[in-house]
Parts: sequence; C-alpha cells; structure tokens
Amino acid sequence: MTATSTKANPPATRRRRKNNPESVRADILAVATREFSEKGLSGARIDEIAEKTRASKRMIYYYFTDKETLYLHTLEAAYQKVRLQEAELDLDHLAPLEALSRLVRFTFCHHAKNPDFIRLVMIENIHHGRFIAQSALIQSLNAGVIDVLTNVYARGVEAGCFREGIDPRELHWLISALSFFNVSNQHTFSRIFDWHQAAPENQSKLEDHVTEMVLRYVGTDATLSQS
Amino acid sequence: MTATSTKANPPATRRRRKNNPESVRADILAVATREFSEKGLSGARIDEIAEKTRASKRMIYYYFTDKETLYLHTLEAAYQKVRLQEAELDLDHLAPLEALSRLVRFTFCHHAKNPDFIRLVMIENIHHGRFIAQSALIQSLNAGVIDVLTNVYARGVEAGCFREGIDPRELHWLISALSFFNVSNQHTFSRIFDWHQAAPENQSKLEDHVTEMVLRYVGTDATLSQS
DNA sequence: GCAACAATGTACGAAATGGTACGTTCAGTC
DNA sequence: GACTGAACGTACCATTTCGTACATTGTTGC
Repeated sequence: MTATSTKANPPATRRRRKNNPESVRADILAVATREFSEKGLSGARIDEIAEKTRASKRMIYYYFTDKETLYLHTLEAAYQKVRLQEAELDLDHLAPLEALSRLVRFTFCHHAKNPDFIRLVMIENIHHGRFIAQSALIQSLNAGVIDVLTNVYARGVEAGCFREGIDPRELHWLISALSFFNVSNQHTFSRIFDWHQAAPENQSKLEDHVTEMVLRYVGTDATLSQS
Repeated sequence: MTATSTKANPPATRRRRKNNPESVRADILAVATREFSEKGLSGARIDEIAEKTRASKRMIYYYFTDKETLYLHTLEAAYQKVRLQEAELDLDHLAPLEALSRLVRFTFCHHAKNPDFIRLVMIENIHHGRFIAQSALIQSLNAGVIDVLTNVYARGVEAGCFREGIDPRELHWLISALSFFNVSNQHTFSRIFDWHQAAPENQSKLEDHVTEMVLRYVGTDATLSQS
C-alpha cells in the first residue's frame, strides 16, 4: 500500500516497472507474517506467499535468502511491533495499583487484538525457541518490560499496597500466562467446553477477572474493586 | 515392545513374519505421537514415522487411511490418556481448600510431565481446533473435569473458605492457563528472560506460586500458607 | 549518456512427500 | 490341505515445494 516513491518523485504516468525495494520488502514481510502465523513454518508455502505478494518468488529469496530466514525476520518484526506499542504505555505517573491494573489490561487487550503475534510465538515454541535464540534483536527488545514492572512493583511495596517478596519476572510471567492463554487456547477451550470464549461479553469478563487475579496475587488486603 | 502374540502362542522359533495387528497399530500411534507433537501436522513426515516404526509405510495407510486421520487418532489417544490419569484423583474426601490445592498441583505437574500432550494441544490450536471439532470422543471426555471442580467449589463456598460468584469453568480456565503456559511457552520465556524455567528448583517454586495464585483468587481472606 | 550495480521476471531442476498398485504371507475354517 | 480374508512388504507415481540460473530492466553517479 506504500506505493509511490522513496526519493525523487517521478511522474508515475507510464506502466513501466517501478523499483521500490522498501515497499516490496515490507509487502513480503506482511504477507509472510499472515502465512506463517496461520500455518506455521513448515505449513506455510513460499510459493503461496509469493502469489499473495505483489512481488515474485524470486524477490523473496533476493531479500530473505531462505524460508527460515524469512521466518526469522517475520518473528523479529512481530516482536518489534509489540514492543513499540508497549513503549507508549506511561505508567510512571500513575499510582502503583492503577499502574499495574492498567498494564494487565493493556497486555490482555493487546494479545487479544494481535492473534498473529501470539500464534507466531506459539509456533516458535513448537520449534523450541530455536530462532529466537539466534536473534540478538529480540533478546535486547525484551529487557525493558521487566524494568517497567520492577519499578511499579517497588513503588507498590513502598506504598504498602503490594506485598513483599514477589519476583517481578514472576509477575510478568503471571500476566503473560493469562493474557497469552486467552488467545492461544481459545479454539480448543471453546470447543471442549462449549463456551464462546471469543465473544465480546466473555472477553470483557475475562479481562476483569484476569486483572483481579493479578491484583489479588500481589495485593495485601485492601486491593479489590478497582478497574 | 509388546511382541509375543494375542491368542495361541506359536513356537516362535523361526524368523517368519508374525502378524500382530494391535501391537503394530499401537506402535504406529506411539511414534506418530512423538513425531506430530515434535513437528506439528505439516512438519511431521509419514515416511519418517514409517521408518521409526517396526511397521512399514503401507501399514500406516492400512490402519489410518490418511495423514490427517492419523493425526486425529493421535490427538484422541492423548486426550484419553490424560483423562484416565485425572480420573484417579479422588478429591471428594478432602476438605475443599486442600482438594483445590491438590487439583492445582496435580494439573501443574501433570502438564509439566507431559509436554507431548501440551504440544499436541498447541498444534491443534494452530489449526483452529478443527480436528477436535470432528471428534465426539474428545468432547465427551472433558465434561467430567468441570463437574469435579463445580463440586469442590460449591463445598468450599458452603464451608466459607471460598468466596461466592466464581464460575467453575473460569476457575478451570485459570488453573489450565497457568499450568499450560508453564510448558507451552517455556522456550521463548526462558530465552528472552534468560531464566532457566525448566530447572527443577524453578519448577518447584512456580508450582507453589501457581497454587497460591489460584487459592488467592478463590479464597476469602484466611487462605494462605497451605501446601 | 553510460557504466555499474540494484531490483525484478521467467523458467526450470532436484529432492521430498503423500499416497497407491500389486503382490505375498499369515491365520483361522472347513 | 485347500480356501479366504486380514495383515503386510516393495516398488512406484504424481505433485508439491524449496531453491536457482539466467536474462532483463531500472537507477544512480559521473
């Protein structure tokens, strides 16, 4: 969709070929994201990605050399996008309890709105995280999340609304687990228990309850009924 | 390993072919479970399954007609095995709080010890649960879990140690989420946060904390420090 | 305007892969 | 011991699928 040009803007009248490397790359990556997240690394087909792209198969190999390399770039791009969104959260100016509550709700909603990302992470776990292990980029992107939580938690303990002795990493684990599972296992859970988990009203309830689960875990005694 | 015979026991002296349909079927299923859970539906190769089996590729199609049918049988067998183990839990004779605690610990440990099952469920979710949807068997197997929880929870509310207003299905969701995520996302989580989550001491900590998370969610005020 | 390199299209190759045709052997029955 | 259907082995086929060779066109610096 980013079609025009990068530097000088030529008249764009004739139907001649138009080199546009960045756009082509981005297009391939976008299609690859859909395909990999839908069908997995082994399930996705290079030919099919090529078809759905404005570019040709040749271009995929030109820019990404490999199926696996393309997958890795897909994964990196997905993580990058997530962390960018997370960075917009500004929790330092909120009271600890509200900050935590907001972080939980943000994570829950974010995951719910980005099933592609969740599915890519699922797929990566099926592959034992062997691609993430190769990516210094992804490793470095994720340090920040824990820092934010550490800060909020410390402030909460100091203010007396959080109990002591919780590892922030573990807190992150808890928030992730609930938000992730909500998306990752939606299909089997819904089918087995005949419960339309994805329905907006159920999602909204789950969001509340997940928030409460986390707050109850870190809270001392006073912390209920917050939104 | 179940090699001998089914009915009469022939001298078994010579190296002649020995028909043993049940054993062959079971063997194929066992290998298929490993392969599918390791590589997914599209990643697993029929030829490779055949190689690792004492039978030939021909037998796979003889007994299971299809790659997808084989996968479905694998999935069904996995669920059946799980439910069999769960049935051994006998919670009715325990106090509600202890019963719940024990159920959580059981689920947590069971999932941790059966990554193959977890991976199959992950894979099934990648496929949007489309195979589970075909299986009346799996659907029927799972009704019991909620019944057990409903019972324990009701007793807990009556005894005054659980708060009111929680949907047992949701409680099951919570327990599942934490126990499942512990296995499903172990690889990415460990790598990203440089934390050897699978290490026994960390697993043991997580088991305690997960139990506490659940108890804190359902508990009124008194429920802490239980094991 | 022209060299040099980047970007792209077309066609093809080789191996992998799901699935089958066809023949053979086993086990129980009469 | 002949007969029959279930159980099994071997070889093979048709497609799919990743990847590449090669030719062509755009773009930029001088």
